[in-house]
Amino acid sequence: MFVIVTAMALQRFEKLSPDRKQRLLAAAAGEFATKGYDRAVLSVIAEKSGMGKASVYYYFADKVDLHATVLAEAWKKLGAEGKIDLKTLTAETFWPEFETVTLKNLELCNREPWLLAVSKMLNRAILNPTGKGVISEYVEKRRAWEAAFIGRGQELSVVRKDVPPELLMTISLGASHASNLWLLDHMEELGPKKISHLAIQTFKIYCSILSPAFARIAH
Amino acid sequence: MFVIVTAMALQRFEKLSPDRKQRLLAAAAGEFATKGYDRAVLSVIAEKSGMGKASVYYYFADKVDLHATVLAEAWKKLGAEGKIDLKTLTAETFWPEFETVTLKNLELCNREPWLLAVSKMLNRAILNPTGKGVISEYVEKRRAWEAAFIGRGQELSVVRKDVPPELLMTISLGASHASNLWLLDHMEELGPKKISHLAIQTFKIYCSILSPAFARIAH
Amino acid sequence: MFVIVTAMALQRFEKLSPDRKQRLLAAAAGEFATKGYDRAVLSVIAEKSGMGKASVYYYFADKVDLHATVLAEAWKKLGAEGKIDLKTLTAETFWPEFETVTLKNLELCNREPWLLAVSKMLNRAILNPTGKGVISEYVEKRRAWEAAFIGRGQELSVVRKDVPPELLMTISLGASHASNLWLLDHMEELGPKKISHLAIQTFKIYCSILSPAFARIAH
Amino acid sequence: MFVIVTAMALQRFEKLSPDRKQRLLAAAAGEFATKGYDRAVLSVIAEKSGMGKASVYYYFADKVDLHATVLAEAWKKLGAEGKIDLKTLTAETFWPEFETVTLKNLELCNREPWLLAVSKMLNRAILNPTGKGVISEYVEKRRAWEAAFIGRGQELSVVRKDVPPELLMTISLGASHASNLWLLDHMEELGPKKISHLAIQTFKIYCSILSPAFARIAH
DNA sequence: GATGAATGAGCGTTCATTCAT
DNA sequence: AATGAATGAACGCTCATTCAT
Repeated sequence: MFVIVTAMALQRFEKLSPDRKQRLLAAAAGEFATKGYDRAVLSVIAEKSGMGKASVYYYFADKVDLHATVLAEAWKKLGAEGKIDLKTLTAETFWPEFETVTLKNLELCNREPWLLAVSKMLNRAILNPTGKGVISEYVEKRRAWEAAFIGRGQELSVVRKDVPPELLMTISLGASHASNLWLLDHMEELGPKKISHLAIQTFKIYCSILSPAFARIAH
Repeated sequence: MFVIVTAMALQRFEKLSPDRKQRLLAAAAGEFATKGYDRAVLSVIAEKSGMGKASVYYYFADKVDLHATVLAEAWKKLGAEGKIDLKTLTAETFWPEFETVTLKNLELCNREPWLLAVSKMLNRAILNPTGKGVISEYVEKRRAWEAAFIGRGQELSVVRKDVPPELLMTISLGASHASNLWLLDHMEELGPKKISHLAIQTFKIYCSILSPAFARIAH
Repeated sequence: MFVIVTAMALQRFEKLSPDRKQRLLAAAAGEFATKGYDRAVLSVIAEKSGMGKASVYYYFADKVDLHATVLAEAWKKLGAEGKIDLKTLTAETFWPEFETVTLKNLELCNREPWLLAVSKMLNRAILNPTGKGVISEYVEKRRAWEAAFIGRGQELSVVRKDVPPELLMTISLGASHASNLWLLDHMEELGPKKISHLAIQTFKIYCSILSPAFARIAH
Repeated sequence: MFVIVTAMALQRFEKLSPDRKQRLLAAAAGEFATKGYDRAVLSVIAEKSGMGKASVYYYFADKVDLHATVLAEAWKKLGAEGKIDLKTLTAETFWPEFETVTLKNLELCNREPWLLAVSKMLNRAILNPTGKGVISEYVEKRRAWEAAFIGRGQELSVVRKDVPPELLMTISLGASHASNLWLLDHMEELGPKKISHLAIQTFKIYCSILSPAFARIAH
C-alpha cells in the first residue's frame, strides 16, 4: 500500500551527543510546528540549533527525514504504545488506563513546550493523511495503534461494533484532537485546575462516543 | 481580529466565459486541495486550465487572490448559512433540516468534483486552524455559524448545556469534520450509496454527541 | 554614426483628436518623468489617458516610440530651434536673444507642470547619451543645435575658441542644466521674483563660461 | 531626510578571495553602469563573474545590496573626503590640492576599469538626482563634501560670494560632472595624455567659475 | 478605428541539496 | 566529524507586445 522508508535519521544521529541531539530536535520541532512543513526552512533550523546547514545533512537524509524524526521522537515521548499493554487490559482497566495516559501527556505538553507543538503536528498529520512521504509511516503507525486499541475495546465489549472501525476511529480521533487543541490553546487562560476538569469531561465524551451504550441512544 | 480580504478576483473574471471560468476554478481547486496553498503551483493551474500563466494574472491579482476566489466561490455553492434559517427552526425540525443540508452538500460534492476538493480543503482548515491565510476567514465564518446553530439548539433544548458551548462546538466540529473528510476521501472508492449510508450513521453520532440524552450516559 | 528611425509616432497619431492627443501625451509625460523610462508602465499611461492599452499601440510603434514622441513634443514647445534664427544673430543680439528664450521657457515650465518634468527628462537624456534607441535622435538634434549655436557664437567672436567645441558644449550644458533643475526645484519656495533674479544671474555665469574674456582669466 | 542603507553585503563577502571579489564587483559595476539599476540583470552579473546566480545571493542580500556595495567600494577608493583635509588648506594650496586629487582619481579610473564605470554612474546620478535608490545617499554625501569645500574656499576668499552657495555649488557641480562624464566616456578614444590635458583645461574652467575674479567679468 | 484578451519572455528571489575540504 | 561555499531548479510576478474582433 505504501513504500516503507527504512532510513529514519542516519545512524550517525544516534551517536550524536545528547545535548546537540536535543538542540537540533527542539529547533526543528519549533520551526516545523510554527510554520508547517512547507514554510519551515532548513537553514533556520540549523542556525537555531547552532550548527552548520550541511551538518544537518550529515545526520539526516533530507528535509522529510528530519521532519519524520522529529515526529518519531515526540511519538516516543508521548507515545501510548509503550505505556499501555493492550493484552493485559480488562474491561475494568480499559478506560481508566487510557485516561491516565491521556492526562499524563497533557501534563507533559504543559512542561515541555515543544512537545505541545509537535503534538499538534502529529494530530494534524494523522487527520490529514496525504499518503506521501516518510511521515505517512508514522501516521500509519499511529492509526494502527489506535485501531488496535479500539479493536481490543471491542473484544472487551467496551467499544461499539456497529460502525466500521476505521470511520469510528476517525470520528473519535477528530473529536479528541479538536478538543485537545482547544484545551491546550486555553491552558494559560483557564489555569491547570479548570483545564484538568474540562479534560476529564472531554475524555468522558470521547469514551462515550465509542461506548456501546451510546450506540443504543444514537438510533 | 483578522484581516478581511475584500479583493476577490478582478472584475474581468466575472465576464469570463462560464466554460473557462469553470476550468480555471476546477484546476485551481484541485491544485490547492491536493497540494495545499504553499505547494500549489500557479503555472500548473494555468496549464491544467488550458491558458498561459500570465493569463491567470489577467484575472487575479495574485496567488492569494486566486485562492480566496476559489474558496469564496465554493462557499457560495456549499454555504449552509443561507440554506437554514435558524429562527424558524423548531425542536422537531432542528435535526432533520440539518441532515438534509448535510446530505445535499454531499451530493453536490459528488456531482462537481472541484467542490469536493474545496470541501476537503475547508474541512482540513477547520481541523487545523492556523489563524493565517485567507482560508482562516472561512474557518471563522464556519465556526460562527456552527456556534449560532448550537446556540439555537440549546434554546430549543435539543442540545446539551452541561459543557461550555465553545468546547462543545469544538468537539462536535472535530468529530463531524474529521468524518466528513474521511467520507469525502473515500467517496470514489465506496460509491455514492455506501457513502450516503455512512453519512447518515455519522450524522447520527454527531447529533448524539450534542444531545442532552447523551449527556446522561457520559457520566 | 547612428541609425535614423523614421517612424516617429505613426502618422495615425497626427489625425487623432487634439483632446485625446493631449491627454495621451500628458499622461505619458507624467509617467515617464516621475518614474523614468524603465519604471514607467504602459498600461498605467493608457489608463491615465482614458484609453485601452492596445490603443496606444495603434498610435505608437512601441514604448520607445512613445517616449521619443513625448520628448519631441516637448521639444517643439520648448524648442529654441524655431525661436532663434542663428543666421540673423549679431554679436549684439546673440546673448540677449538667448536670454529671452531661456526665460520664456522657464515661464512656460512654470505654467505647464508636465513641461517642467519633460524638460528635466530632455536635459537628462542629453547629459546621459546612451547612443541607443529613438531618443538618441533627439539628443543628437539637441546637441546639434547647441553646437550650431556655439559655432555661430564663435563666428561672431562672442564665444571662446580655445576648448574643443564638444567639450565646451558639455560643460556649459552641464552648468545650465544643473542650475535650471535647481531653479525649477526651488520655484515654489523662493517665489517667481527671486527665481527670476537668480535665473538672470545664472544665465550670466553660463554666458561667461563661453565668453572669450573668461578664457583669459581661466589661465 | 533619506533612509540610510546600512546593510552592505553579508559578512561572507569580506572573506571571499580577492580575485573573485574583484571579478564580482567589476561585473556588477559594468552591468549597473552600462544599463542603469533597473535594466541591470543579476544573472548577467553572475555569469560575467563566473558564478551561479544563486551564489550572488550567498554574498548579497538582494539586488539593492549588491548595488550599494559596488558604490560603497568605489566610494572608498575614489573618496575625496579622506584625501583632502579642508582645515589645513590655505589660499595657496586650495586649488592645487584639489587638482591633484582630481587627476589622481582620473588615473585610478584609467587603471581600474570598473572604477571608471562606477565613476560614470556617480556622475550621472549627481547630474540626475532622483532622490531615490541607494545611489542618492552617495549623491548627498558628495554634495555635502562639495558644499564644505566651497564654504572653505569662501573663507579663504578664493571662491566668490555673490551667488547663493547652494546655487553656486549646483552650477559648478553641473559643469564639472558633465565634463567629467564626457572625459570618462572619451577616455579610451582619446588616450590618457589627451584626456589628462583636457582634464586640466576643464579643471581650470571649473575653478574660474568659482573664482571671485570671474564674478567681476560676469557682470 | 479601437480595444479586451491573451501571452512569451524574463527577472528577482528562495531553498533544498551537494561537495570539497 | 563537520561545514562553508556553491548552485540548480523552481516559483511568483511583471509587462511590453500581439491579435482577433
